[in-house]
This record gives sequence, C-alpha cells and structure tokens, in this order.
Amino acid sequence: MAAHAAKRPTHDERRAAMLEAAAAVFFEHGYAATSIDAIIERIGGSKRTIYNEFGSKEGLFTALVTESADKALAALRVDEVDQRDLRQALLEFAKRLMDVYISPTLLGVFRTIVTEAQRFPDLARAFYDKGPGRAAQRLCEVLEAAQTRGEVQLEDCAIAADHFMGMVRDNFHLRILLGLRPEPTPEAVEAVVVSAVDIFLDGIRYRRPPASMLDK
Amino acid sequence: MAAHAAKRPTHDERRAAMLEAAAAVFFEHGYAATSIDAIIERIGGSKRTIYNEFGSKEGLFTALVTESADKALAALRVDEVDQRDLRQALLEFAKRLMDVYISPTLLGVFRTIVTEAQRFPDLARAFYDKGPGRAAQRLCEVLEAAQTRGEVQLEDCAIAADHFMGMVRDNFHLRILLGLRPEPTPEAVEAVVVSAVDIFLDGIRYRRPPASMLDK
DNA sequence: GGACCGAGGTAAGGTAAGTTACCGTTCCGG
DNA sequence: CCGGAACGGTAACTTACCTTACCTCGGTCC
Repeated sequence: MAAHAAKRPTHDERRAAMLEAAAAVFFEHGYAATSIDAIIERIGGSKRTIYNEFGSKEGLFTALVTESADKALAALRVDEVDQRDLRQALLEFAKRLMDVYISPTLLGVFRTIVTEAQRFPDLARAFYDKGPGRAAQRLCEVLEAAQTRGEVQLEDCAIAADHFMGMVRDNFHLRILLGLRPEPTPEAVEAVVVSAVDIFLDGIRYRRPPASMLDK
Repeated sequence: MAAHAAKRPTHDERRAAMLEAAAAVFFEHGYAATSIDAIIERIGGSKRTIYNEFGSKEGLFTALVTESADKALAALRVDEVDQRDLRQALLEFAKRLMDVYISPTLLGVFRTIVTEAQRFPDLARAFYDKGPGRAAQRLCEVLEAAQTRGEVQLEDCAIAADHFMGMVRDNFHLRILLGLRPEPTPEAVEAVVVSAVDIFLDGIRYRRPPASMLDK
C-alpha cells in the first residue's frame, strides 16, 4: 500500500474537513461552548492535527470565521448590477442580500460574531466591512447615480442605503436567526424582497392621481 | 426587624445585586464563557447564595434574561400612540423602538439570546413575542387603521410592519451590536428615525411636482 | 435566656477541556 | 536501501469551574 494515492488525504482535504467540522460545532454552540474534542469526534483523528494546523482554538476559530465569511459574502459582489433600471437593480440587490443572510453558513457566522465581537473585535470589523459595509457602500453609489439621473430624491444616500438593507433584513431575518421560523420558502423570500423594494421606492402613503399631496 | 437599619441587605436587594452582577458578566462574555465565580467576585459573598436563590447557572441565566427583557421591553408598550397623525405615530413608534434597541441592557440580552437560542429556545421565543413580535403586531394594527381611513395603500400590513421595524433597526443597530460604533448621539438617532419614517411613507422615487403646489 | 433555623461562607469533589510531551509511522532525499 | 524529518495518535497535565457537603453565625420564638 505504499502506492502513491492510496487514501492518504491531502493536506488541503484534511484542512477543509477540519474547517467543516469546526463550522458545524462552533456555529451551533458558539465559541466558548465548543470543545476541540467535539470537533475531532466528527472527523476522527487527533487534536494534534488541529494544533499543528491552526495553533490554538482561537486560531481555528478565526480561520473558520474569516474563510466562511469570505465565501458566503462573495455572492454580495454587486459590481455588475444593471444600472439602467433602478427597480430591477434593487430587486436583484435585495435578492442576493436575502439569499446570503438566510444561508446557514452566514447565519452561523452571524450568530457567533455577534456574541464574540468583544473577544474578537477584528473579526467583527472584518465581517462588517466585507459584508454589510461593502454592500451598503455599493448600494449608496447606485442610489447616487440614480440621484444624478433625477430618478430619486433623497438627502443622504448612505442613510438610505442602510435603511434599505435593514428593510430587507427585517424581522424576517431575526426570526430565522432566533430559530423561530423553520425554513423560508423561496416564495416567501421573493414576497419580502418585492414588498421591500416597492415600499422603498414609493412608500405606503396613498396618493390619488396628481391632484394633491400632503405636506413635505 | 429589631436591628432594623443595620446593614444586612434584604433579600430583594441581594437578589437584585446578583442579577446586576450577572448581567454585567453574562452580557459581556456570553453564557458559556461566564463563571459563577466571576459573578461572585463582583458582589462578594459566596456561590452558595446564588445556588440558594436560583438553583443553578441555567436558573440564574433564565431569570436574568427574562427579567432584563421584560424591563427593557416595557418601553415598547405602544398602546397609547396617537392614531390621528400617522406620521407622528410612526415617528413616536420608531423613536421608542430605537431607544430600546440601543439600550445597553437590550443589546446585552440580544447578543446572548442570538447565540443561546439553540440552547434556550424558550427564551428566544419569549423574547421575540414580548418584544419585536408584539411591537410588529401593534404596528400592524396601526397601519390597518390608517388603511381603512384611506391614508395608505398596502397589501400586507404584517409584512409592511416588519419592513418598517427592519428599516428602523438598520445597519445602524448592527454596527452598534458589533461594537463598531462607540455611542450614537441622540441627534444621529433622530436623523435615522426621521429618515426611515419619511422613506416608509413616501419612498425615494422622484415625482415631479403636481404642477399645483409643492413648495413648502 | 436558650434552642432551633435558615442564610451565607469554606473548601473540596469531580468533570470537562485546552494544551503538550512522547512516540510510532510514513514519506523523501541520498 | 537507509537516515531523518514531518505528520499524527495516545495519553497525560493543568487549569477552570459547576456543584455540593459541612460549618458558622445571627436572628427568632418559646
């Protein structure tokens, strides 16, 4: 069996397996309540392997969060949104945002980061900058472009972008985060997204045909 | 009561001190990373006191979260919002919502509950029902009333209420939650609230003035 | 005034978990 | 074919911590 590719898993495979197992346990129980043993139980082998690769529990955790966040947030790259139709752009944007937010991976990252933001402030900062922060910034640019085209009127694009992201996230996301809602169907997600975009664009106030408007 | 004013703290005082110290530690480090010793260090005395009062670490934690949430969420009772002016009602509603969301107590409760929702599902459910859930329901009624008065047009009041709450919460709340923003000034909070209400009512789409009167 | 009683403090039991010392095994270069 | 270096498994070390047995002390009631 000294043959070449018997079944000795390569280094990267082993590392990926470790991270996968770590994700399952860290993201379910949180940092402090997770033991290295619990991770090892899932992939077999020895703690030595983990310590050789990541150095410590903290090292494993930071590597896990960093890589998971990067992977989950990659879908938020919205550099190529179609700028011509603002509503379509917002729908597309909101859809991606929602898909990312409710993905199990990002829910796990989110849950742990919220709690461990004090212990790992760098992780929290990196997560925000690469995720919600970057998305809000990009959305802000989209809104400003629409503003110069005269399609929208708003005072502060950054605040508006934050509002839009919050509206998409919603209590909907909160319920999922708290485990109070089993699994959102794509239809439910779609409904929330459409509704959010429409309210963001036109508001809820009733307007009769252009005869009068209330104050402001 | 013989030695009335000695300095033997009464039972309730002792209990309150325990909960206060528990809040400081639990809400900063999370459930698993908090030790009973760390709580005792803050108030002196012995662990025996805590175990006599709360029975276990879990008992202390559930009591803490329940009472903290009840206290912090009391401000969300919006039974007496002024229904006559929808914009004023929404502003008032959003202001209270924001004040509660950014209060240190609720931030602590929120942080821990998000992580421990799996371990203490009852706490998560109770927190949502008494807080965001109740608020959304009440807001939904307000919107429906406005709907019957013909002031607004919307398809699903419940979804709209969730949107509004999400828009108020915003990335703003997320930044605070992650410790990325030091302390929001009342002016900043006010600005976010006003902006959210205005967008919720009227949207951001530009509408050419109805030729009659728009200057204000 | 003396005896019961409960609250609170001391300290230890027992377990769980992060980390590492030690050793076998496998693979590569000479 | 052989020496060594790196990888990985066993098991122990050490620490932290929840929980509880035991004891002390102050107060209350007869």
